[in-house]
Amino acid sequence: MTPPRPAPSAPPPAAAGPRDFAARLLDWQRTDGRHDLPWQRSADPYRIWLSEIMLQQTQVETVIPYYARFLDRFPTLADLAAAPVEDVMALWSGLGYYARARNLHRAAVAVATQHGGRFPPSAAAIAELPGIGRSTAAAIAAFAYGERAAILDGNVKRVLCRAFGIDGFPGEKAVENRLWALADALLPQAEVGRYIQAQMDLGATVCTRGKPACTRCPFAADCVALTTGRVGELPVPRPRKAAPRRHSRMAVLRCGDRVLLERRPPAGIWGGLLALPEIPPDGANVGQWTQARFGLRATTMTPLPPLTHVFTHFVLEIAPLQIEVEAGGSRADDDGALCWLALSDTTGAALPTPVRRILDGLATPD
DNA sequence: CACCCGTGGTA
DNA sequence: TTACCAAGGGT
Repeated sequence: MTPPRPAPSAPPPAAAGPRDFAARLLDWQRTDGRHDLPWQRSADPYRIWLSEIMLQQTQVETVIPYYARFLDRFPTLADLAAAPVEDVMALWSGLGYYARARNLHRAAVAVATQHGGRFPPSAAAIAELPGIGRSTAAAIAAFAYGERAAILDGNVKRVLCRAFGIDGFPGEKAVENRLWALADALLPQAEVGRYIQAQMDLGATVCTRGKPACTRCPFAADCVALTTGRVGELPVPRPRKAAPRRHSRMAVLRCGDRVLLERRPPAGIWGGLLALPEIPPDGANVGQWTQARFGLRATTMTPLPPLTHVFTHFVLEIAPLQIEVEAGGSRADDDGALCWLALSDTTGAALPTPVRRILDGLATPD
């Protein structure tokens, strides 16, 4: 009944990125994927489940010995459910994220008592168990039952962000939703288990975080990140927390055209450089501090323009205070760490950048 | 959404 | 040395 509609003038806005993604990935997996991992030999949902939990945030090489020991002690889900949780924890010891082990045991008990010992038959039902989220549930269902469900773990996020040029931090909700939708849309009609394994294999062995082996990648020709030179930028890393801010009052002790500098301790910030003495934060009376610390008598004090200096791990807000001192005052040089520097002689001195900037601003213009 | 969990590897 | 991350999920 529908009249022949004129073909749309433009094809659907096909997302940039590889075509036939799943088919090409499956082809690659056949020859270059991993086929001998210990948990790949079984279709037992229990063994698959255990491997997925152990592999959460944990690398394959780390998991392998734990996996073997665990199955040696608990060959079946019933064995696990019947064991005291302390025994489970003992076998998990050293693997980290111990809530995984507690949830594993809780889930085993739940399956044994509430599901008649039968592992839940679908991803949706599996996801109800403690310690199993959407991605892990999909992986178990795909491997064990061939259910057509997408996963979205670190490997898949990295591969999709690069291949399809997805911008934004993947931990952000909007980006994550987009990735789930993309993962769903790319899912093949069959061989979903092998496809999911292929995704993880590619992410773990080729499309790695540090130095991806793009020359061995089946999508090298049309990977958005590779063809636009953005492999190092995608996926976008977690935004860094704002650097903590610190405050420092610095004394510009001035006698004529000379300024008193203090050599910093060899370790730490500005180690070994000449810097302005720092006025103690709680120092109520700067004049007294000047007298006590340096044996100098202050005449006038003038706040200088503040400046901000950015370090890799914090931001230092500097409030310089110019303190004119009387000449000839004897000063106690504790350990030879103090010296006078002429403002006209700062060029070759070992000064931190903000100190140099302060002193440059002092140089008499006439 | 932010944060926590643990250990091992990497730049 | 430090930051960041790895087959995530719970709170």
